[in-house]
Formats: sequence, structure tokens, C-alpha cells
Amino acid sequence: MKFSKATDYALHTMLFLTAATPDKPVGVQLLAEKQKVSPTYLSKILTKLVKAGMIESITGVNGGYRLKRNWEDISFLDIIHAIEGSASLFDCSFDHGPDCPIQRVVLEAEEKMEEHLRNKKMSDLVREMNIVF
Amino acid sequence: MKFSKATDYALHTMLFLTAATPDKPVGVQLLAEKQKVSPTYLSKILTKLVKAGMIESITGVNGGYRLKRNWEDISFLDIIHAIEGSASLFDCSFDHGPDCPIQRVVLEAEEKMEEHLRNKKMSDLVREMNIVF
DNA sequence: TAATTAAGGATTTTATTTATCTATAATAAC
DNA sequence: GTTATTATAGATAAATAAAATCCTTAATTA
Repeated sequence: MKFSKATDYALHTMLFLTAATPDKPVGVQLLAEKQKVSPTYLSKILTKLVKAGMIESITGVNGGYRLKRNWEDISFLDIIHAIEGSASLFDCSFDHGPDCPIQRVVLEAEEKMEEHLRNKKMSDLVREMNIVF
Repeated sequence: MKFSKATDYALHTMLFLTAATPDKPVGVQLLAEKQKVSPTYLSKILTKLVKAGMIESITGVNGGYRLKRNWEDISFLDIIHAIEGSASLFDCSFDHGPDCPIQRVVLEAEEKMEEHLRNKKMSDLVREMNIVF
């Protein structure tokens, strides 16, 4: 079980946009170069973030991606869910009634993780540190 | 990102053994039947638990698998690590120095989840409830 | 010795993730 | 309007990982 590379790319892109945050959109070309990933692949990932309403895309010359107004509120969990979906991490495949005790414990644990990810926002990160980007 | 089915099988097998817990070993045949999984596949999973020291196997007629003495202490996390390995869930693949702020946050979150899984033991589960197995 | 049961190696199947290629659409600059 | 630039989208390929099967070996009991 691993977070996907796509999530890694998405998180780093959001951090970059949050740290840079000019009105001027940033092209996928530049974002991809920095992360050493192909632009087409990264663009597919960013399109998911657009659909989730976290960033907007501007097409045409000098276009690219830019944060939307609510950017201060975007949490790690938001980003992760936008990329990986928000299905739970564990499905009991054994049929002992509707509530499996194992499932319950694992889901409680998952909720602890999500709580932390929900409380951490990209903007916190930028505020907390001198960006090393 | 999902926990593997193998982990699901391992957890359920451990719950079963903990609930049943006679000295008499339980054959993989029976365990596999209950979970509707092939015996050979399940046996590979259980071999990992043997190597991790949680259960022991008895070969030959009337053989099977049986908990080891420390069974009261076996946590969810122990079992999950035995099956999935204990590598962390996230690897930053971007090279901005040794400590990536994103990695740090995700790992903190993971630690929250692991803490819960470390504190929950199979024996708790058996104690807490009337087994519905 | 025969029957039973786990371990282990090799391999196959299936699913998921990662990545590429190509075409289309929108926009800005000229 | 034409051209250059940039995102979107579909189809597909390649790589990796997970799930499962098959077959052989080894250990043990009756």
C-alpha cells in the first residue's frame, strides 16, 4: 500500500502554486520540468485538481494553472482525495454480517490519519517555513 | 491506495485463531474455506505470519496453524506490517533537500494511523465482543 | 509405508499505475 | 484572420504490483 506518484506530483504542484501564488498562471511545462515528469502526464493530474475546484486553468498564450480564491483552505486531504478518490482503504471481503470488527478498527485508524491530513493546509506549510522549493 | 486482500485474509485468520485458540492446530484447508480463498494462496500469506513469529505451523496429519505464546500482544499493526512490509506510505520523489515538508506532514498522518493500529490487539477484539465469526 | 499437511519455486492472470501519442479546443499576439 | 501557445481528452502502450494457480519437496503422524 502506497500513495501514488500522481498524488506526490499533485501535492508538490499545489505547494509550488501556493508558494509562488502570483496572478500569473504557471504553465504545465514549467511544473513538469521541476518535478522531472512528462507534461502530458502531469496535465492529466492537474485536470483532476481543476475539476475538484482547487485550481483553474487558462488556455492560450501565457496560460497555465492558477489557484482559485479558496486556496487558503485547501487541505492535504482535499488534494489526496481529488487524485486517489475517497473510497476507504479497507474492504472486508468476508461475510460476517454488516459490521466487521476488523473493518471497524482499520477505519478508525484511517480516520485518525485523515484527521491530520484534513487539518494541514498548504498555506500552513508555506507560512511555517522558508520555502526550500 | 488500498490495503491488500492478503492483509484482509491475514487479519481475519488471526481473529479466527484468537477466537478459537485451542491447542489444536487449524488446517489451512478450513481457514481458506471460511474465507472463500484458495488454500495455496492463503498458505503463502500464513507463512509470512509464521516467519514474523506470530503463529506456528505444525506439519503432518492433524497439523495446521496455531498461535504462539505471545498471542495476547499481537496488534493490528504487527499483522499488517508482516504482510505489507513496514516501508512508509509516501516517498517524495522531488529533490528539495533531505526533509520534504510534504513528506513530513504525510508521515505524521501515517503515524497517527499506525498508533491506532498498534494499540488495537486481536485479543481486545475478542474480549470486546461476542464473536460473530 | 501411506496419508496428510505446510513450504517454496515458478509461472500465469488480472488489475492498477504510469506514461506516451495524437487530435481537438480555446485564447492571445500579431 | 492567422499563427503560436497552452490546456483537454481519448486511445493505447508499457511497467509494476497483486492475486492466484500449479507442481514439487519436506515433515510428521498413524
